[in-house]
Amino acid sequence: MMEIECILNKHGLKVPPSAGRGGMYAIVDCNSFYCSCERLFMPHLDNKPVVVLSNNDGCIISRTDEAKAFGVEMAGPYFLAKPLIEKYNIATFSSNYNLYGDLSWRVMETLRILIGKENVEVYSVDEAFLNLDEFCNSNLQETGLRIRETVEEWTGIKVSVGVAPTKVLSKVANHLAKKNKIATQCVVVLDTKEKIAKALQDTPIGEVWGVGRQYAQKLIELNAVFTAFDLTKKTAEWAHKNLGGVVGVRLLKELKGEPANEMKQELTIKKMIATTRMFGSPVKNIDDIKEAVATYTSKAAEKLRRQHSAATIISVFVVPREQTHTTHFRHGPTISSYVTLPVATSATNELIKPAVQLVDKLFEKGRLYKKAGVLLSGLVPDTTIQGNLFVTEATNNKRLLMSMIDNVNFAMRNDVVKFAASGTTRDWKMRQELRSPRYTSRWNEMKEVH
DNA sequence: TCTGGGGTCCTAGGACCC
DNA sequence: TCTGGGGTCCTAGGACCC
Repeated sequence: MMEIECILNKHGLKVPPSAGRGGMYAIVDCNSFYCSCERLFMPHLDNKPVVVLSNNDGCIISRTDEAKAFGVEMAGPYFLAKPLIEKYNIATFSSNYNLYGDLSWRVMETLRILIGKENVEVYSVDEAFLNLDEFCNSNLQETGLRIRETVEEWTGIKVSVGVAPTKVLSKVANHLAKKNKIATQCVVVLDTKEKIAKALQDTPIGEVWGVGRQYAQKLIELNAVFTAFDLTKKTAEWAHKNLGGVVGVRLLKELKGEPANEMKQELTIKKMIATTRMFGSPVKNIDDIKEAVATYTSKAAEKLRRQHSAATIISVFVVPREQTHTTHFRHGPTISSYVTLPVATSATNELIKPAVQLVDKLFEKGRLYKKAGVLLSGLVPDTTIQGNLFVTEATNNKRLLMSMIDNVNFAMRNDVVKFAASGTTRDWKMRQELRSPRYTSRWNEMKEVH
């Protein structure tokens, strides 16, 4: 903790706040994160094309610049990209979340050490916002470079850094850094009106953080808004009407340089917890679906207990295989149902029972199913569960048992201890044919050094 | 039979994010 | 043959209350 403060101070980067301009935000984003994780243990893949596949080896969720250059589409289905992948001999991996989670933690920890825990908001597995107020009057370009270099040195992961007066603008800066890695050295700072205006002119409207496909299309067709800069010419009223109400107003403010998204507290409590999976192959047997749902429920319950919550609502959904064949991918209809529990609980067995009953309700004999999922909501703090008169003290022991099971599972990083309803055969489980070893979280899969 | 205005809570669904 | 999984926030509209 002390160490790096010294490093940053040595370079004169940390300056007392509030001597000049307003606050600044940074977004630090790992480059092709999952691919970078794979490369870390296979240095011969440096500068070679790499892709990582989603669960079930369904589609491409991470690709390196080299793979992109060969025309591999982000989020495209694997089977469509396969000819390209084979032609150019692109290294391909099934996703290995144990590995990515571990490396993500190292990157975030580095950032926390660098600029202080309270100034880091982990936004996703490979991104974090930083509050740079304390560095505002120093050379931000230098600060950005230092952050990038330190993360790479300590973790081996390359990141891009975007710095600007608001979160939305920092995302714009980050995009520009990624688009031109060599010229920018992966760091872009937007700290003057002129730089911001230029950056916004260079940013297509659809690339703005918060403008998705629907809005991008609408803005282009109806309002001739083609770039982020065009959008800044609109009024708040206009944004409210055309860009999703208050959300659009906030977005517009941020584009104009006025912060409207604050830093979020670390460790936000989730309001909903879901575990859902596609099946490895379609399932027609109700017992298999129950088994899957029971497994998902215990996974979800673990997540629930990890944040010390209890659930009052449990919903289950299944997705039947589509009846018609079309060339375009469409989501099939989702069939779902839920129950409200009499008392909030985080006990796996108390959640599995209603979950399995819901499957009985949803299942139709003769249909093939390709996906199922469990959603826990109506979450309340576990410590202050509002009991009712008919619930006795037995609950406490149950919670103790649960936390023991969680610890065992966490230590093994697998479902060593399971409930009987989760079954043992698992015909429905995912395909993961190309997964790399879990180098950093399993002893027996650790990298050997010769 | 007639019938206002304002509030809350809940749910379904849509949009977005990585 | 084969297209992921896990979240967030907001809005509209209905039920209900006084």
